[in-house]
Amino acid sequence: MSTTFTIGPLAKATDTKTVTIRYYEELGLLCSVARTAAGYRLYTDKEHDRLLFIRRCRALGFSLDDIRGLLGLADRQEASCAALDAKVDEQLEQVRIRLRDLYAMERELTRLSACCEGGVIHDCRIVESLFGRS
Amino acid sequence: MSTTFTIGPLAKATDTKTVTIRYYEELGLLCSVARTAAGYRLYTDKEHDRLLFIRRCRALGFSLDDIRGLLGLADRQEASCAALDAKVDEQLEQVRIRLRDLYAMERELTRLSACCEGGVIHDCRIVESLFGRS
DNA sequence: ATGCAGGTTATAGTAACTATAAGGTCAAGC
DNA sequence: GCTTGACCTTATAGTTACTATAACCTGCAT
Repeated sequence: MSTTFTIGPLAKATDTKTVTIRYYEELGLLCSVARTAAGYRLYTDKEHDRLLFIRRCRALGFSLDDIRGLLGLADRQEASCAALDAKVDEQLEQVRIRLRDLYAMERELTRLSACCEGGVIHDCRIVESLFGRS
Repeated sequence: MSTTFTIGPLAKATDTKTVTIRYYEELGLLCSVARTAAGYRLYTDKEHDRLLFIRRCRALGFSLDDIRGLLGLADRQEASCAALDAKVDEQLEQVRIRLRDLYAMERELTRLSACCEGGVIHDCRIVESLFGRS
């Protein structure tokens, strides 16, 4: 019933490069799996799900170190999910801080973009704005 | 008239660590400067302004490689500022893309944060949401 | 039997710093 | 005159999350 597959199909199914999968194994985020006689890694749905979890967390901006912790939490089925909840909130806060920073960048770049009226560098307001001691 | 200062005061004036200043020199973003008999670097306002330019660009999200290009442009006083303008617009576009990504993260994390109702990991909607094959 | 996609390992490179070690210099205080 | 402490020097290694490269092995189709 439980089908197995090599690293390529797993990579395709999770939108991850094969090198990255091996890298996760090296870091211990994925366990070493069974091999064929030729040494090819053989994965099952279990690893597929775990890798998907990792990729989803990455897409949410969690670091691999964060994810190691999240996996540890997720494995303890009977533990309270308060800690997990806290991690999510913490990450949310970080994302909001980065959003604010990027916003500020966007505003400033928009201002710079608007302030140039063509001409040469010597007279350019952008250069003036970035270079000047204000 | 032109006062000189060692790396420490320059660092303080530009909110940059001394190691970072030496690093920029190593990369060629800042020129090698005169030294005291003891080998201490001696900076002038010229380098101060250049470093400030670099730091401002960094704060706008430009890479050091971008900045190398920007410095090259800014040095050519009589050149058209179209290229510079284009770089700013390009960077603006990148920032907007990153903003959109972070937004998506924020929405998803907010959703996750809201969907947990306490209890244990086994029943946690967050885990379900991250782990499940949807 | 031959080609080629796909698997294996090991090593080095990327960006932009940061940390550490081991040492030389300078001004101040005793 | 000597020590203390802040500040400077270089060189090397570590960080994050991959990516690139090399050199090789395997399995299947022609």
